[in-house]
Amino acid sequence: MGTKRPTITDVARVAGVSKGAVSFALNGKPGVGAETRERILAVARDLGWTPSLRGRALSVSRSLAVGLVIARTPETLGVDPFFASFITGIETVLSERGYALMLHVVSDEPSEHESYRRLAATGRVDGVFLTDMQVHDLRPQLLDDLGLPTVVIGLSPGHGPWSSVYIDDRPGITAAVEHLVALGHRNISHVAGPAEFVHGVSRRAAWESAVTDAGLTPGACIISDFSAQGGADATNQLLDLAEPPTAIVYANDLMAIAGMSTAIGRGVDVPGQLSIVGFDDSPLAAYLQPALTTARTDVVGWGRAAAYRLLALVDGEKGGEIDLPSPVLVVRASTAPPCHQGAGAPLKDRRGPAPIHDRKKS
Amino acid sequence: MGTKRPTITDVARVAGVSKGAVSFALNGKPGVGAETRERILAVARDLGWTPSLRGRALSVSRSLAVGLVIARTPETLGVDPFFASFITGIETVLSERGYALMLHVVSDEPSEHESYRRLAATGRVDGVFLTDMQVHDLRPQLLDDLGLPTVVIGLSPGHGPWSSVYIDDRPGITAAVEHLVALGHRNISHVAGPAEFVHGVSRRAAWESAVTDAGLTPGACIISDFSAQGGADATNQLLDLAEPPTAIVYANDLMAIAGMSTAIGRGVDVPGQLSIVGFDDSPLAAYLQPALTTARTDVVGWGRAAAYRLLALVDGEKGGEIDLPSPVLVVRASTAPPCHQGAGAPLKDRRGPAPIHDRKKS
DNA sequence: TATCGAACCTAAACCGGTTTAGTACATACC
DNA sequence: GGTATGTACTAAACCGGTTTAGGTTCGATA
Repeated sequence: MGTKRPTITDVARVAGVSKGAVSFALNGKPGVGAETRERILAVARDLGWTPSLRGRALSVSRSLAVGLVIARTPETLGVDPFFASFITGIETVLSERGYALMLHVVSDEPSEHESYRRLAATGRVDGVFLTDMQVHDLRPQLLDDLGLPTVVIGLSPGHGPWSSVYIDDRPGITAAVEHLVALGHRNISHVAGPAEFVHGVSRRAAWESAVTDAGLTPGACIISDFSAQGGADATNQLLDLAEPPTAIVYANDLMAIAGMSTAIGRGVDVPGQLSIVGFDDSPLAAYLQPALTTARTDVVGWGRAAAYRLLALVDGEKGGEIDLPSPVLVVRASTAPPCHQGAGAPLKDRRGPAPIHDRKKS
Repeated sequence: MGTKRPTITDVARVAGVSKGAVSFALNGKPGVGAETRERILAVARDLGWTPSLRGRALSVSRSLAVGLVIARTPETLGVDPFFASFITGIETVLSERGYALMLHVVSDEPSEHESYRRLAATGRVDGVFLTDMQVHDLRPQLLDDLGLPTVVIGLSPGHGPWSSVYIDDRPGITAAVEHLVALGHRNISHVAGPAEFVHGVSRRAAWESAVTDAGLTPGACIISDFSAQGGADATNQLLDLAEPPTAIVYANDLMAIAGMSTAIGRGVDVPGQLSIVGFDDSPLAAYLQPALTTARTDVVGWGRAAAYRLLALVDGEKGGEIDLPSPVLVVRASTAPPCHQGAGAPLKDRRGPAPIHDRKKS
């Protein structure tokens, strides 16, 4: 009821010791006898005392919280399976260390920078995750200037002095292209993410080199925006070409799903006339018609690794590298051998981990 | 580099006043002359001083943060457009009031309760939002006991003494049923959410009474789980019936999308043989083939209203009711008149707000 | 037996703000 | 001219922890 939460002073008074002794007992530090320690802890338990994070945060000069700022509209955020998994992974680590996650969702880039400034200036967080990296991203420098420990998500090592946790998404694309080539496809297009995002350009580059490595000429590539609308538009453009591709690799599932629907809406048979590959393995992918072949990444593990890394950074350690599994191709029903026109004989897959052949459960 | 952030003491020293004066000046309180106030603020600006939230939080006995605990797996979370919009709405309000959002994603119910206990015991947040309400939900009572101000999301007023922000989802379902009836459907099924969730049962009840109100007998209803797998399974069950429905109303878009794909995969023409309606208006809905007819809710506004309400509660005000728009039906291509078998002549829509007839942009 | 060191514990400073009590001075009123 | 009323400001207490400096007590050692 009206009774306030007990404080360390209450515990000290009841246990007949000083505040300091209670603090020592609680944190398992030396300076208090075993018997006294027991007594203190018993009193704390009786009183239902848990140390106030506010008091603790002030005295240790830490917030015991880390931040994640997401600059996205609700539309792009709501259908992207990345953040849900990523945050879940982060949480598993944070919660066992008593840390919490401050989430900021902002609409545009200026407010994102402002958001970081505020987090730093007010000391609300001890560190931040940086996602959706751009090619010439100003944020790592900003956070450096602000003195906020930062873990960059998805920037390949060597791209700067920043601490980063990286999953190379290229093997996913490469496996997709090799799978398509093995099926006999010779005209493979790509619908890319925006050129300003690193995962936009890296996936595009992976597609291009995988196609080239297979001895083929890269088909058309449309630079889009990771959105459903963008995927639909790009697909229309590709199908309007004089020589439309027999397969399209999309940079994410959302564009792939919209693209597949667009193709079907135009009367194109998928996968008969057009094979489609996505990226992300959205929870929806397996339940579409046809079920979507796509590349799956261990995003939960990624989040976990990023959290370990950030907490290490906050504690002043360097934090070792963490090995994360490469994306793996999940083959479903949206890919098949091309039907007519210039399709070569199916080749066998030549390298890389074996793709998963997924059947819907039960 | 090594220079620490300035504190209020630094500002006071440089400005030649006391700490108290700086605090008064900053917070616009009386007790300091206009000229002195200017001088203090100028010094603060020069030094780049922003009050530390840690210090402030301790002295005002507030965290200046609120919490949102989500008990979901990454799979169900990643494709549900609700939380992205909801959090976006919350943020718009919080950020302008200097509050922040602590997000906890947990896996199961026990850890959710534990999560609330920790938030309360450590004083990390000043209040929480409660989502995914269950019919006999123990959490409001728990939070009451913990003394944590709470705003319940989606509990109709009168269902308890709790402060709640409510959008009645029933008009969305009602409009869907009326739309289908007007098209000539007579056998309308429902795929419901779990019976333990209030938005599962309320949508089901809305479907049942809307069908009854139209003078029809409710078709089969399958209680499912809001997941893609669940939607697919339920759809198979409905289509296996001796008299399969000519239209299915799903309790959310995810199940509707999976259900639509399942139907198409079985060779059922949508919307020729089967009309499909979802709920949520996922960003994907407009880009599917056929585009999904679904009910749209102003979730961003909902989040905004919930945040206003919670902050009012934290400040000790009661917080008035906030009017939120009802869900509105967005008619797209997945609904059409039934083709043969016992379909009545199309009726005209009789009441309710006119549904939106949505064309894909550009 | 005097001295040293370790073990145990307390008092007090400290983190960075807010807020209350109190002081100094000017103005207003009778 | 003395008292009442403000205004502008300072000093100090306070929020609830952590941490350092210091003080006892005790056993071990010289």
